Amino acid sequence: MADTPGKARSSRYRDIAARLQKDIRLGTYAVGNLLPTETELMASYKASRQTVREALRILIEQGLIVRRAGLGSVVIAAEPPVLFTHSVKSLGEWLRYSNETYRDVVQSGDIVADRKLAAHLKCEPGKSWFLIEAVRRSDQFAAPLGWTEIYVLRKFADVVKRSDHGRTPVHEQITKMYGQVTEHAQMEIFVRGMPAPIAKALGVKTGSPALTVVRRYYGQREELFEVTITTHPEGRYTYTMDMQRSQRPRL
Amino acid sequence: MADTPGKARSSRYRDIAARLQKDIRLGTYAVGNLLPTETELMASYKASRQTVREALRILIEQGLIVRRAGLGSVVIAAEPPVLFTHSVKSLGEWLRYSNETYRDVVQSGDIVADRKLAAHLKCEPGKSWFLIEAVRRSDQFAAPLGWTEIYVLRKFADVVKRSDHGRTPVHEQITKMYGQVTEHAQMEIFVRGMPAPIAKALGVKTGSPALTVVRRYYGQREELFEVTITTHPEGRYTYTMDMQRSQRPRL
DNA sequence: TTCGAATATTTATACGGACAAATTGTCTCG
DNA sequence: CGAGACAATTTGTCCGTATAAATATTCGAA
Repeated sequence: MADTPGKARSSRYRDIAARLQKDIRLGTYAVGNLLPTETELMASYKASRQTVREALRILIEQGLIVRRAGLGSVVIAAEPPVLFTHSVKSLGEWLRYSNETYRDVVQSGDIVADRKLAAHLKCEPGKSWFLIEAVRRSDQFAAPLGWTEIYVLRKFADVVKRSDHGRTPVHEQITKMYGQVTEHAQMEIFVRGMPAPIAKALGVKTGSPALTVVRRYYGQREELFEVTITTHPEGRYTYTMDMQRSQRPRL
Repeated sequence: MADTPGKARSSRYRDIAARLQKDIRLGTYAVGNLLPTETELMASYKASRQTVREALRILIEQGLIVRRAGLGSVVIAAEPPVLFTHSVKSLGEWLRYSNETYRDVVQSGDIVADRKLAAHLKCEPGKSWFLIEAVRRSDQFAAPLGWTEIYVLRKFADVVKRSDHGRTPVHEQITKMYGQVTEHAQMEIFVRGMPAPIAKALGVKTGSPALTVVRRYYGQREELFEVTITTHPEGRYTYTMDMQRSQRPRL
């Protein structure tokens, strides 16, 4: 009962905003058209410019209009767009690994992408990467949680030398060491039969059900700088995600 | 080159905002403490109240402060919180099913949750649900994409009678028919061996790799009103998701 | 000491005015 | 017809002032 009709304290500019919202919703001011100018609104609502502008600010926040000097207030939506958002404070949270897990590096070295790997990595065949192979383990259980292949640009190869390497997501280490920040990330989840080499490393049967998660990290100009491929045996990993109906993510 | 240093046109209030941001970041105004009052800022920056307030508005939008009448401006963060957000305009988009897929209902009827089902549905054992079982198919391929179990509250059972039933997400149909809106949704993805009954229906081997996706839809007061469990054979479904670094989701 | 009323402080809302900057349209000149 | 100068319109920025509402503080009474 704290977020439902009745909450909004009354005030002049809120009233004006509400009436404009209604007019937009009902089509009096259609999408693509202009709202009346500030001067006109001042006259029709008998309010000061400050008050009118405060009302229009609400419409901007709701994503109903955009305003530009010399042009006016353009209606861009008839209703506040409903959005479902999922937000995390760090991509580590996104992965949903608890702090009790860590990576146990098996080996690392340079590798050149063949046609198949290039497809997974969404890069051109022949491109060089630095590959880190590791087993993800938990402090709590003896059995490994999964197998991780981490591909990073060769210039970032030194991340393996960091003391916190096994406990921190590699993309965060790259940010700390080289200033490369993640602007955008992508995840793919699919199921496959467990490949033989990974099966051997994890101690499960080849061809048994495996969950594979591919994560791609992009920098400033959509530059792909890291890809991780994680493969989990049955029962060792569940991905969960929540979405909230809202226009802005909750902090 | 359109979102990097240099973009911000200079103006009085932006300058003040920038200096306050810096002071907050450097700890001059620590988290939990109060910023100077509007009157003090007017004096120290030789600006009008309007200008000072405009500057403070920027800090609010960045999530650095909250303001309350009679109290002041409380610093709540030293830096704009970095958020990674994933947003969709409708939960149908979230599912990533293209429009060329549809549900082919096999059977439907009432069911009472036993202990095991109650765990999946996160409800008390003994609760009644209306279950719709269907095969998800594509216009393009002969092979079925997966098996779907849809559990809805019994009062919503009539959704199966809708003509568009097979082509529209059930939670949207419930919204249209009963006004029940989704405020919050949850997804779980894991791998398991294909259960025998589903294997039979889909024409694949029992125990072969299967991707299972559980989606829970919650209404106004966290009331769970629909759960769907979808099971896909290997190679028939890949879940993908993008996340953007931003404080607010892109419309 | 504790509770409540009165007081002080601070932001919220609202009015007025002025000039700058951005955009569009018009007009003139070649 | 096209380019550039000019004018008109509209929002952006900034100043001043006043009153209301929300919160914190002070102080008196029980």
